[in-house]
Amino acid sequence: MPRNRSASVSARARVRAELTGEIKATARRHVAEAGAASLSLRAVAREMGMASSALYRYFASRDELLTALIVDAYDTVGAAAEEAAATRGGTVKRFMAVATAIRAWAVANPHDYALVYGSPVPGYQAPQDTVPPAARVSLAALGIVADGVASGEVDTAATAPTPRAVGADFRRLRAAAGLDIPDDVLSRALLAWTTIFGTLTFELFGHLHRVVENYDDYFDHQIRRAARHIVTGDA
Amino acid sequence: MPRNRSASVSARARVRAELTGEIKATARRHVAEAGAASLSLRAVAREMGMASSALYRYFASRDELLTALIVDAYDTVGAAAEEAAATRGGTVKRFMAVATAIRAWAVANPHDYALVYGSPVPGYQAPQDTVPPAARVSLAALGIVADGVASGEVDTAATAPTPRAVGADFRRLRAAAGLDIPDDVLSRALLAWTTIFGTLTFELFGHLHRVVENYDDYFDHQIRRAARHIVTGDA
DNA sequence: TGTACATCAGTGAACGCGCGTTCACTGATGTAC
DNA sequence: TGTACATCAGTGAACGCGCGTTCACTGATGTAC
Repeated sequence: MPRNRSASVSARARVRAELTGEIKATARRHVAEAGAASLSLRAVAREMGMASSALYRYFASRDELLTALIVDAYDTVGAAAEEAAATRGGTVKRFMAVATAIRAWAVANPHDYALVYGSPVPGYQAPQDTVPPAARVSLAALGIVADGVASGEVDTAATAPTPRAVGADFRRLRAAAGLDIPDDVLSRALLAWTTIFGTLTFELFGHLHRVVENYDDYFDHQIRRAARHIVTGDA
Repeated sequence: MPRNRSASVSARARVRAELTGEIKATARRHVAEAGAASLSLRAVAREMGMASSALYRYFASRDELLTALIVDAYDTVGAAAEEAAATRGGTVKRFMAVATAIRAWAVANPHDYALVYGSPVPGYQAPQDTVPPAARVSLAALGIVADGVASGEVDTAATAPTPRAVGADFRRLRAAAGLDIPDDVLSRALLAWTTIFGTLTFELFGHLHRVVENYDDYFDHQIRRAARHIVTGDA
């Protein structure tokens, strides 16, 4: 009875998936309250009304649970960025859509932001599983720039010579990403890209406290400048 | 015997200052190894061969010790930035000197960098004592830009209209810092400023792993572009 | 359809360890006269 | 200079609490025939 068999297998599997999700959700709340460094399996189990040892049926260790949270965070922001990148329009408009989507995610989930873009968790080594989810969000943004280059919208006349060592890094990046973006444009793209996270880090970690009040407008103004700069290059 | 009195007072005081420094140094090493969240008074005391209760003669609580570490970190990077700002030369040269000094400090003391520019320590509220030390490094950089404006080197013809809300924030910042920098220049200065920390955060927290290899040249190239942009403005 | 067996989820006790903070105390150093 | 007293640094035990992980186990669910 293959129908029966698969039905019952998936019944068990469904319960398993649900509980796995519930564990992650609880752990995520705990990280939000106490930080990743003090995520505790016992506290998660306690809140769920289970024995702490039961969690080991779902995650082999505390670090594995942490990895799952990190992968989820990267995937969430990556999906949001990819969706925003599908916006129709010019390079600046699309880049701003991605930047805005990233910020919306970060502001709504500041602890997920801190988890993946804040200080590394001491003693935790991110496994290779986190690399592809982490790359999604960057690739969405760089893809927009590559489109702008292909359409001719982006000015590709280099204005600053690229140092040899930087050029080597850029070549490797182009190859890894499979994107055709000339050195000087890539430099500008990375500048704008970095500014998104620099600005968000300053906002969310309190470094603009008592300096900026209207974060929405500040972010938009600053990133738009950087995005325009990708397209036009220097004077 | 005022001479005697002050001599003996300062003998005790000297020992006290020395031990205070030793406690901070030990704590700093622990933060480097295990992260700020798990800084433990007991572990510090253990390493120093003291009873853990003895530390309470020097710091009223774990958080007060953490604050001392944060203030020290800000003061160290602030002093380095101020010294670099004293470099003679044009705006770009001086700005790069400050940026390079900040990076040198960060690379040499990555855990201090994470402590002050990474994720906030959960449950820890930075007291007001940290504000002036934190401001030093920013003021050093903005002072250079103000000098460039005063000397006429920096192009002050605004190219992008500043949104009303952003203008209000900029006015407040000008007043607080006591610096005369027009809106559009301030926007560019903050962009460059933010890029320094965005780039450092990416470097130190591993987000450029397998992308950039020569971090020195990458940092210089990217920040130099942003610094030049402060001076020239947009096309 | 019914039964024997295998798999799986969850338990609770245990191991060995950590923490911040308080408190009454001892002994040394510094102060006032 | 000498002595009585006050201040200060440091101790060690205690309070009440936390943690990750392992292990032998029970009982329920799923599988093969």
